[in-house]
Amino acid sequence: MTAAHFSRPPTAQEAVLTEVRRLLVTGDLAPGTPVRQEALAERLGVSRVPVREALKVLEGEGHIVYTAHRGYLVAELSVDDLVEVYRLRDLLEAEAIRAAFPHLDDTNLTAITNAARAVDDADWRGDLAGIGTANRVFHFALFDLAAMPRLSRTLRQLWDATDVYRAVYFAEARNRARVHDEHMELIAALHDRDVERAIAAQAAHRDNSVAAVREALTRSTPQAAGGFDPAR
Amino acid sequence: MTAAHFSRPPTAQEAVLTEVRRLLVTGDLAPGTPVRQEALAERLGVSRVPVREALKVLEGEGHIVYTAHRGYLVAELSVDDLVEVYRLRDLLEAEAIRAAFPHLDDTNLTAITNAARAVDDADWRGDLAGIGTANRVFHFALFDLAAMPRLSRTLRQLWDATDVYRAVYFAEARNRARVHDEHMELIAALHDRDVERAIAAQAAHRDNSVAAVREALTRSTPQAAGGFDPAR
DNA sequence: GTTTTGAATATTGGATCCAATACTGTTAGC
DNA sequence: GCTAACAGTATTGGATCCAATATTCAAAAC
Repeated sequence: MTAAHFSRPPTAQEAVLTEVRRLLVTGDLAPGTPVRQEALAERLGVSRVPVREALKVLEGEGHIVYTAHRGYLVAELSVDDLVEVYRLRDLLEAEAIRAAFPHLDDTNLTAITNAARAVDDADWRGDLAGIGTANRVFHFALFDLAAMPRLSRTLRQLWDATDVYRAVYFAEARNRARVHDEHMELIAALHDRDVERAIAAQAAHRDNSVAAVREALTRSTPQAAGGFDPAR
Repeated sequence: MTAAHFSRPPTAQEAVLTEVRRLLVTGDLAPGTPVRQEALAERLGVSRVPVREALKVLEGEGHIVYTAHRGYLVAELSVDDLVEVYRLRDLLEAEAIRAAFPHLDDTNLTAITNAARAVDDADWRGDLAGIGTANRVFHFALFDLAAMPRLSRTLRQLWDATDVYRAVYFAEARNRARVHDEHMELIAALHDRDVERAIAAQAAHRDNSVAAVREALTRSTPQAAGGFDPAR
């Protein structure tokens, strides 16, 4: 029996990658702010080399933008971007759900239901970050059933693009309650094996959140939160 | 007047990136073969650092796969992958064409027509690599009209995934003739401002090429072409 | 003959150092 | 007062070196 669960990242770049992703999601690295290699490296106790490689991955995924000799900036989302992201999610999530249905059985339906419960648990605990991750686990438990890796990957990228702004959505109790209800509706549709209803539920769920993100976006320029600021 | 057009890459990593992309498209770096950092660095006259950063970008884009301490392999396409790629192209290209139509005017229709002519020119010249790039310019001249950058980017990634195999398609004169006819049909649909016909033309065009790629894929395991082999 | 151990080799991962470029603030010129 | 040249600083880009890990292959144990 191996102790595979305790596996710390085998490379420093992976550790950096994980940490920077966290900083991006939590908003410690706010959109528009420069990402300083030295500051990140020092904070994580590594040299700049693994930092640079991790940043390249994030560049390839579109989370940060790069200019030669000027470095990296956290990608900013324009309203046009947001509209595009949600249009693409509309198309691709519908496809994912459609493709997932033939693979839907009692086992993975239970898993999905448990994932929804985990969202609620994080809510009870008042763990905002936990809600975000649990919410994603819930939705991708369904999407990944489609067994279409590229589709899953693309969807994850689209989700990532708005994650920075989604935090504000979960901050309001009213939104959290609505999310709970919408998750229940989606699960009910899955129980009834009703594809179109599931797709509609997902679409409604998505449309409700886009409004919140759009508002967060148009509201005055985002500022770096109080925490660590690798910009300086 | 500046000589901006002659701008060589401002960084070595970009030069490496360009070159590796070329190697991937031409098949010099065949699917499944390892990508050796040292060999690439030596060939391009740089150290391993910019090579590693370029490879990270390609990893982020899914062109090569990475395992810690074992390095990079050129991503292989399974038949399942291929089916997925074309299903996603089906969805996304239809969306791109739909979104492009409102922006379609005489100016960019002329540009698209010229791009189609460039494909034929490359054909007359017997320039197989030229056909591939001109073909892509033609199709993305239309897709990019949608003014949906993420959609364009995703489509490019999907095209990239099969580019390695598409070379064999253009190798046959019969296929090249068919491509010409299909391009003409697509342009005719654009001229008539007939969205559905354009989408159908694109779908037929795509379906014809997928069969060829599928065959190339199922045919015995791909081997590295005669050229440079960075695998050793 | 098969499996296992271990040393030698190949390859990748990371740290440090130096070079190249961009940015900032100051001063000189008008 | 405004602009332009310039020096100093900050930051990124790249090369070299060493460490860590994986692979290979031969020899020993069973």
